[in-house]
Amino acid sequence: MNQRTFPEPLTASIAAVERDTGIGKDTLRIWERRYGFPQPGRDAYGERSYSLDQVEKLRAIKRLLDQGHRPGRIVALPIEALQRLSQGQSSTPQKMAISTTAPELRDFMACILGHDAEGLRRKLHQAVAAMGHFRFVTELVAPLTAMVGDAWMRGELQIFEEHLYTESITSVLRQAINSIPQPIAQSQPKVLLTTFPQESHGLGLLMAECLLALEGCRCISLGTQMPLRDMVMGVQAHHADVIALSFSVSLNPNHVLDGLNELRQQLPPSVQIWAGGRCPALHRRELPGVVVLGPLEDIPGQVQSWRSQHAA
Amino acid sequence: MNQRTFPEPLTASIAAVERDTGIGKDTLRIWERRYGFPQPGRDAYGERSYSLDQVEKLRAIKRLLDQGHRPGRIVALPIEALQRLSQGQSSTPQKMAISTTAPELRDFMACILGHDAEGLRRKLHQAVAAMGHFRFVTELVAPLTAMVGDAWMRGELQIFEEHLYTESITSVLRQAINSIPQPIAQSQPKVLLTTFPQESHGLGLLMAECLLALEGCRCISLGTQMPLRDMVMGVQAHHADVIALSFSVSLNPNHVLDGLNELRQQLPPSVQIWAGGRCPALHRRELPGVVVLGPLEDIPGQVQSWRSQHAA
DNA sequence: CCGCTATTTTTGTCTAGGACAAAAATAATT
DNA sequence: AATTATTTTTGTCCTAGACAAAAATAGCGG
Repeated sequence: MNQRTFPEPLTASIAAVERDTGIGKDTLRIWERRYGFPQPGRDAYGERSYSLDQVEKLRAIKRLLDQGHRPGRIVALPIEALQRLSQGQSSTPQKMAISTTAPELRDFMACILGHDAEGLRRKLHQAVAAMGHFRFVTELVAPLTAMVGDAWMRGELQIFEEHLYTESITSVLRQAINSIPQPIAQSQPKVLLTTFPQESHGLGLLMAECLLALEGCRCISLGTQMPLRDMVMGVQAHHADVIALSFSVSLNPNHVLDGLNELRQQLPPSVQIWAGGRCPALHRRELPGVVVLGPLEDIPGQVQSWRSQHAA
Repeated sequence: MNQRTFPEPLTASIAAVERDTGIGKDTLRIWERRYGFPQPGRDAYGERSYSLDQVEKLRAIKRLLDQGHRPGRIVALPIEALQRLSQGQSSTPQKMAISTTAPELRDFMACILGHDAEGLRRKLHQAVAAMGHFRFVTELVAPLTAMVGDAWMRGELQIFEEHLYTESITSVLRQAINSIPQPIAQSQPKVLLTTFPQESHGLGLLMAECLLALEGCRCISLGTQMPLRDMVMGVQAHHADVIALSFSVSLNPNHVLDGLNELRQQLPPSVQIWAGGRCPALHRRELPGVVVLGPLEDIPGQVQSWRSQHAA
């Protein structure tokens, strides 16, 4: 619409890059030393300042690492080679799903880009009525959120546009959850929902809560950013059978794995840990004692499975 | 209930401490150098290993820092002194209001402390039906939130308890807002709601949104943590008449004042800025071009006032 | 005594380069 | 082909120094 008249930072500090890419400060520095990339400029105080191009390339590298590539082989590569690599890779089962359902999603994207908040809400409410909760979450909210996330990464969406989308979906999803009849008091399993401290993305949690509630689970959502210690206390206090965690893409893989292991150690074995979300680290290795869920569609089956295991 | 039968690590690595306390690695190391605390042991590889006691004390320190204390004064203090400090602290002015209305609120606090999520929800829904939206927000949610905040500051509430409260209120408030009939399309004023980047507390925003919607304003909530630049773009994109901002207690006063001034400069004069919340900095000085609202009860009057100013 | 500006202290985050265990890849052996 | 041993790779930790931004204090005029 209009070119911005405000000065935008063309560079990012090392802390900002860590936040945006999930690559730790130490790692960024040592890549620079070992592989010659990234090669940030220096600001007036001699501190690293990364160009947006380099941040973009770092994100591409992160994606490839998650697919199993090794830093030594790809970090020094030019951006074109990286793109060729990711093209060639099998990958992205969601990508197809997005492009197939795209025609319907495009309408919603148009509302977001056109800042039509009222229209977006209205369309969402219509959709939940027309599709039913399950399909609304799995076929609309999930791919649309992925699409918005992608657009945001590419810089095609402003922060205020992304936030408006998040608020609208949150509102509609919460209403949808509230419209599900409460399960009976003793209904099982009782599920505690939350995320790790670094994870601020709450939509995944809400989607999971909706599907779990549909299956008749008793859900207790604690929101995002819960310290590990409080998760343990929360499970005890609420006598939860399961703790469900949501992980988004750009979390540091080691933090995720370490955290899950530690949580598993501190929880009684009778309490199951269900981990879901688009975080690639989840699927890279076996996690003993942790149930890793792939797409949201896995949830009903997992609930069934829990129930048959715990049939009195 | 039961002593743990699973092996628990008696110490934590520096990464785990960072995750559990929110205090950065660099900060942990330099506190050790400067103040002599924490003083972790070393494992077989010479790496810091923090005892659970020390982690516990670090959490207490973090709480006090968030309340405005300074590291140099408290980090080296013994744990008892820290506890005494947090006991003494309290956000004073509401204290009286709380104790007068306390009898009704006590029921709700009992639910929170008893981890009775279902009961809390039920009671809240009953209350909104019985009191009506306006009184529900002003006489129940607002003082209860202040009370919970106080208890949390004193360390009487765990994080997971505070989060559960926030989630429950959020859910009920959102439902209440959704139950308010949509104003007609051209209804004025159109209000954009959000908070400054450092502010992660979203309940104030929801309370304000509820009262504004009651007055027939068109509300567009962008959620928390909006960069100033995006606020300006958001106002332009949505043709908002007013931007409403919520400020909680422990925000940096200078950030608040500077931010408001800058926002005033960047917004067209026709767009009003309404600032509310318990932040003391708001009331300390005149803010030209900014409408400072005191308690939530001021909102209806302010809307009326806007309308009489803008009567066509 | 209060409000404002200048100076000093405090504090978090950056810098550099070194070290080393755990994981992964490669070579060697059965 | 399947183990096992050896080498390379890789992320995170270490020490110790520097410095800007923030906060506290001092100085000054009303």
